[in-house]
Amino acid sequence: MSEEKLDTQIRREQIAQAALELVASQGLRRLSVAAVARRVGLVPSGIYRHFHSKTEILHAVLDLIRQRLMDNVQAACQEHSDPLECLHDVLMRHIRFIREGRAIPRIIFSDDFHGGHPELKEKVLDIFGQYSGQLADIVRRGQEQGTVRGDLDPATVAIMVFGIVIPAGILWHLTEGGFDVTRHAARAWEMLRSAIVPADGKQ
Amino acid sequence: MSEEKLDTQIRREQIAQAALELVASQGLRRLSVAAVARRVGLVPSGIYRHFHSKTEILHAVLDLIRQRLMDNVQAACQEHSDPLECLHDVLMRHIRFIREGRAIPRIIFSDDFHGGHPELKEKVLDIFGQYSGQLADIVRRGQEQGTVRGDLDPATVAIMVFGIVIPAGILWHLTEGGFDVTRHAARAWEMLRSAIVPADGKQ
DNA sequence: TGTACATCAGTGAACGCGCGTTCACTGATGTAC
DNA sequence: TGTACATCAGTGAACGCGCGTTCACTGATGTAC
Repeated sequence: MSEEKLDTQIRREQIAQAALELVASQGLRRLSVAAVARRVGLVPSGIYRHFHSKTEILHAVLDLIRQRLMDNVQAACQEHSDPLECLHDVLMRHIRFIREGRAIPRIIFSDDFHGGHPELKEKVLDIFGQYSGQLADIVRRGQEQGTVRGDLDPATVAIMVFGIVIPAGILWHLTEGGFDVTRHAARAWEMLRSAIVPADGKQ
Repeated sequence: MSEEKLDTQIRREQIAQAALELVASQGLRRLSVAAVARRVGLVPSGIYRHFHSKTEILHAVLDLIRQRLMDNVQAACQEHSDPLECLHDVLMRHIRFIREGRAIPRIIFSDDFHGGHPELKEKVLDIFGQYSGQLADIVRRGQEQGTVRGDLDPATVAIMVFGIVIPAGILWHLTEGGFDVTRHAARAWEMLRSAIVPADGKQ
């Protein structure tokens, strides 16, 4: 009994994972139920044993992305107690994501989500808010410790970190890997860092 | 004779403009030939008197966007001789674009372009490069005049300006106008500005 | 241990819809004489 | 100035394709007795 249920559970994970990979490599536009099915060794209609609709699969994909982003932040902050270093590590981890596949930027900023079912758009906004909220918390911690200028708006700083990551992802994608995201991130981070540390702090 | 040709010319402009507006208000995903036709008062097949394919329309839309962006830069630099102020003005003009309709960020970063015909993707990259090239030129001018730190990479600074504009556009879109793009741009610009002016310059 | 039955993941054919595109035809506009 | 003809924007019906989704059926797996 539990075995069968487990089976469906496994399938759901397989399918969501396969969908994520497909989006990463080929974009949301080309994500078809048939393609996902092929990837997990099923026939298209077989998918519907485990998901009610394509939209439900997309929800699962967003859940995967959310999970990954949250894991990233957590791992970065466990490794670095200093808020600035933690922020930097989150940035670098995100850059690594981009280099692995462009799934995250592609999904979050694709019309297919925004234009489709409003619940998906809401979920994307939710993830965006959660992620930037975490970054803002890190900034706030830095402000408490005096390593970040107290007069800055933490949310703005958080969004500026996105401002490094997002264009980098787009350019990486447009140039098909030709754009050096890592170098850009390093340079941009140096600039952002110099803007947010206290003027008198020399670090 | 010239009248007829003019007629087609006019139609082409009408159609491209209509397509741009549709993308702005509803996203690329929902841009259909039928919708464009309806907007200019034609029947779908009528479109094909003036464009060979939907892809050709998309090319025309990209041309429109390129034109607008270039006009923006030119106008900003004509009004402000100081490079920093010029950069700031370009930023604000772009923000105004976002507020008018989200066409530009939506198109440039949508899968529909990236995933579709490779020539479109190339064109998007081209526009991106042209635009950021212009911004980098402004930065370089600032460096020559001493109002921008000479050790910074102009291209990185240019992309950081996109880093203000792009996430702002996305959030504006996700929140359906709820996100205060203007305020974000002002705050982010202040931070970016403090990062790129010489440490000894007090301005 | 073996047989009968229920459950449920997987299959394959088919449907319906949206949409880009084609094509023969119409009718208005402009030109040639 | 008027008539005949050519041009070409616009029309409407139809086609073909991709794709999400449905549904009756199969066959393997696990459980009850």
